[in-house]
Amino acid sequence: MAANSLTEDSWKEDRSDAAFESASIIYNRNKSLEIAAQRVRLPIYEFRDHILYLLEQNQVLVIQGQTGCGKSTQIPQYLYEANWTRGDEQTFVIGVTQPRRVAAINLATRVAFEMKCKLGEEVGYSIRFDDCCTAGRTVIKYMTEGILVNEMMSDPLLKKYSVIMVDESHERTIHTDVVLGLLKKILRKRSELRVIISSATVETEIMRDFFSSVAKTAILSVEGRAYSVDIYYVSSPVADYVKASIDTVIQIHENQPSGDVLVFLTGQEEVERAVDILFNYARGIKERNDLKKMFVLPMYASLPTNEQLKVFDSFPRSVRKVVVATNIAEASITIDGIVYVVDCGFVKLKFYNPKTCTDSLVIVPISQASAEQRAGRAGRTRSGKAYRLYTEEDFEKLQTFTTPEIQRSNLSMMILQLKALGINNILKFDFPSKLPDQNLVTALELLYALGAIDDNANLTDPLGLQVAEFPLDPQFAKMLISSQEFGCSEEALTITAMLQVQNIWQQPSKGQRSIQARNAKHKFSVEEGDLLTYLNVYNGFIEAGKVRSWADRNYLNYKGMLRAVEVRNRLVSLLKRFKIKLESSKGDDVPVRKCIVSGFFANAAYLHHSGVYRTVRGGHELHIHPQSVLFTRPRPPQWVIFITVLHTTKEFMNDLTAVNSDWLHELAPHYYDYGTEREIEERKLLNKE
DNA sequence: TAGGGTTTT
Repeated sequence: MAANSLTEDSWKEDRSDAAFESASIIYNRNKSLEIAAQRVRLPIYEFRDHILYLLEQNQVLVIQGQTGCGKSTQIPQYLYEANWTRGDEQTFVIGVTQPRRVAAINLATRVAFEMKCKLGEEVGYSIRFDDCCTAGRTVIKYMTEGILVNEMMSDPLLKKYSVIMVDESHERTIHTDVVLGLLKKILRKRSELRVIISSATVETEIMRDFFSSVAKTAILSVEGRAYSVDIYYVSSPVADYVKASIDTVIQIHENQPSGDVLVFLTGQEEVERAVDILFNYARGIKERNDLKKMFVLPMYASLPTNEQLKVFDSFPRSVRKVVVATNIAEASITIDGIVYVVDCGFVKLKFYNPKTCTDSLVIVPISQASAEQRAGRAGRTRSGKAYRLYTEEDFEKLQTFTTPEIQRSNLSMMILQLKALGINNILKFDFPSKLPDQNLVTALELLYALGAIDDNANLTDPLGLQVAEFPLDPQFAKMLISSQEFGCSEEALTITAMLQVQNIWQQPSKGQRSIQARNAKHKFSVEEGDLLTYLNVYNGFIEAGKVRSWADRNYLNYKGMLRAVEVRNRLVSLLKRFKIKLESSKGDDVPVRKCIVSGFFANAAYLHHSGVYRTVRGGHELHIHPQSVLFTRPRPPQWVIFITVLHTTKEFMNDLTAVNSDWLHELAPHYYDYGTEREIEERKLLNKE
């Protein structure tokens, strides 16, 4: 039973528009067994009494166990059976956090099925926009990490919970670290609360050391995965890991018994390159009787949904399926029947540079923990093999764990959220990993420039308090709040909602369809930039009745568009709560662009005479991203506001708006009136002389 | 001329 990850059916379910109907769609290889018998067969079952005993004796329990051992579905039930939800005066809830929405839904569905109750009654889930719980009745609740943090706004000590289980903690998302830090604070005040930290990797000591200063902490290792995986290393380093992975797949196909292959590469381009070559190989061996057929499929996040779903198809035994994937296959999706894993040893990670306030997407060696996770993808249905395209010596040199996200991110939103919870001194707040000083400073500077915090770094009233309540980056919140002044809250809402969705444009990489997609995009484009273009896209979708056919015809991501509608509705109710008037500028783009400046004034760039843009502050060189509608404009605007910057082959800014330079001084005098940093530096030099 | 992957009362 693929307990805490996606199975074929659950993935399909998530991608369909139908409501989640029944529990029986979850794949389960022990389906024919009675539920009770199935539960007993899970590896975790042997540890049931031990877990309950340790939790009686300790306030924190760190459990390490392979993905799929049943910990996510079984432990909450053990706790329920042992009456952890029954208090003297109240009923308690057992809360389980997940990094991903689908996981929360699937786990709740499965456990409701095992407990023979309706989803949303005794067992429920809560994710943004979708709270499937019954207050007073739901005793086991699966939720995303963000939901738990937000619950602390109204219930700082989480008093309705008797046990909180932080599942998949090894992923160390920014939210995981915030949750762990907050739980540590709560543990000091609630000696009866129990916390379970569950991790698939062996970072148990880090977690124990983190909690042991405030609570009695135990570690439990749940032995073994269901099937063994043999690890193979290359004897000498490979020069080109894409080529090496292709060769390895061919080797496997020609020499190894049947079983599907999963290849890990770092990005879309690499995946497509490998798929092309393997596809040609597969075509070449079609007529050969001595070899099985081979079917090659790509898998990455921006691949259109219908093509993603193909990786879950089952093929006849005479065909070997080869999936070439990015890191999406390491944790986010589980493909059944993988027997061979090819691991290139690299991953693309985002690192925030606080000096330039930009993100870089960098290909870096994976961590040992990540290598273990990748290898584990081979042993889920029977014993498998993992081929590592690096030497054993190099494996030993790898970082033990991947750098937690909180150490490589822009922290402004997280800081604001903690401040809203009353945690004012972020420097003193205890995170499982230290925050880089410069990241903190930059985040505080931005919040100050936005007017969300004052000279003492306290939240301002009302602006800071309001900004903190938006589930958005503070710059978006600021833009929405100030939209009232410009009489364009309707437009600000639409733009914000559209920018929360990734991959709105469908861009096939080649063929006739790629030209059609480009033309479709061009129809919406306006010279004022991407944000105003999104406005056209959204309005078109609404006018067309929010139908899939319209989205498909215009090469737009239908699910993404629906999500934008959902986000927008949610934001509308927030604006109403703050009594911000819903108003449209009725086609006048100037107030809309000014409104964008009021939130994103810090992200301004001008066209330098060298032909390359430079940031107003810092004089940092930036290029227009090829995905921006302004990329192909014959006359690029003199001044732009960008929403994102990403350093890949160059430093690219994307999601642009053409603005007037006067607006910067008009709307952000505190930020620009003293001149740019370069000007300040120049003045300093002059003064010295 | 280019896109690791998540998520938010």
